[in-house]
Amino acid sequence: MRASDRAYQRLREEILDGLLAPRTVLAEVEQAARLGVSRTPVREAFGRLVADGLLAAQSGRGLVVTELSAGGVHELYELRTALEDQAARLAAQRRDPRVFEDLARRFAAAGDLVHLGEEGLHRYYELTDDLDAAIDEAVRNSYLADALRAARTHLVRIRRLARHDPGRLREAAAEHLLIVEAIAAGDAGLAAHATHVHLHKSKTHFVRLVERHLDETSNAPSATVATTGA
Amino acid sequence: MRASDRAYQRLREEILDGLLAPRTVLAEVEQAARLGVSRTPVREAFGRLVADGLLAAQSGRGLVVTELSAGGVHELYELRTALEDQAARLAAQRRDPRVFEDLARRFAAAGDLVHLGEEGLHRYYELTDDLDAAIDEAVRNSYLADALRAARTHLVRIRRLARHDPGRLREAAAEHLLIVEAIAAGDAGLAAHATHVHLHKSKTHFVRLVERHLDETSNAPSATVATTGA
DNA sequence: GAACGGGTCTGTGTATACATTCGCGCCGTC
DNA sequence: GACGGCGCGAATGTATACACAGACCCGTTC
Repeated sequence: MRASDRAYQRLREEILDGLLAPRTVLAEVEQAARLGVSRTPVREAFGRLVADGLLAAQSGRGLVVTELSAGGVHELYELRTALEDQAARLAAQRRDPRVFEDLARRFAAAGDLVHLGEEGLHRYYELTDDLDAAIDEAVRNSYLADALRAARTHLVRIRRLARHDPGRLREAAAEHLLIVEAIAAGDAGLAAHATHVHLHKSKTHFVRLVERHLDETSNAPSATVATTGA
Repeated sequence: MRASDRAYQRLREEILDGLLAPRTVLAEVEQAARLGVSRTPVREAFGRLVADGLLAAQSGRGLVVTELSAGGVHELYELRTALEDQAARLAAQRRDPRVFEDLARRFAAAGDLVHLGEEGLHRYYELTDDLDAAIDEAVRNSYLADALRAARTHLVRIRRLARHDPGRLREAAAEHLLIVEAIAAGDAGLAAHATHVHLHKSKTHFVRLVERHLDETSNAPSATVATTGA
């Protein structure tokens, strides 16, 4: 694998995991040294991360890890709703029913994950990732898939703020089950509307999370440069 | 301005204008020599063009200018509909009415452009570009705007195949006028539905264009390497 | 004659050296 | 004391040199 790919993947994961916190300033030489490669692959990785919206040019020199905000979550969901509603609609028209019948069984059983704590939440995310993949596969539209991938990238960052919440997990499982059943049944309209409803509830949940998170960290900015300096 | 930015812009324009035809193979050294810069900025430009979906990695070595196909137009419009419907809906909720009232006047007068031939078509594209910009401005959602920009990039390539068509231009002007009036009036539902209808008609029109274009060029592949070699 | 293997050669990937620009701090002046 | 200009320095932007890989060609063999 190419060094630039590894640099990109590594930095991307570190941003998504929060190891590189929002507002952290990244310099080429510094990261090149840390990752054990030269500036060239790091520059390429930076370029891709900027395109992903995970890094942004700082006023003046340097790149910063982009910030999460409640307003940003609203904006992200305005995009996500448009894309996922459409994807669900198209998936219902083009799916292999067996794939979604299988997913329906797994979502129906997902209530049990409630008892596994954080591990259960993690397992649930794997399940929703499988659903996303199944929808992409059914829709067979690379333009839509690319746009969805970009939107989901940012979702991962928000999702990371969540702790296990049995009530919300049970609700989400019921919402997802309805979506999957609608797709399996080939009911495009229901699939789209059920997706819309689910995303609305999901958004409400996450906006609350982000607001709480920003409150908690407002006096202790997440950027490492700022904290280590003080 | 940076050499890599100029390389990117130049190559992008050449692809969108069809100067670099689909299936054309691009090599770093070759383009570096042609553009009068070193490989480094060319590599960066290539990376951005791949992210834009205008270049794709060829099997083996080299990058190729991506192809247009009727199926691709369908896929593109599945994405575009999702994004533009949502954008129109949100614009109707957030617009400054004066901006769209002004646009409505311009679209109402656009019928006159029919008499200007190709120049009229060009002028009409400028008008729709202004509408796109006004919608982005009203929506104020960077995620959505980025996704729309990506989709519109590909649209430009398809649009290039069009010749002046008085009938279609008059129809399009009427459809656009309805959209703009709905946004000006703050009627989000109508704005979204009018956009959907317009895009459906637009898609039908362009699919026909692309099919005809592919027919015409099927025996004379557009890639320069193929034609000069034969 | 076709298929497989080795060698060459071109093109990409990475490192590094060089150029350039812009930020930051210091000093001077008002 | 504050503001502005100047200079230094560090970080980015570009060029180039080097390493490596894989694609193509040719020869050989079956």
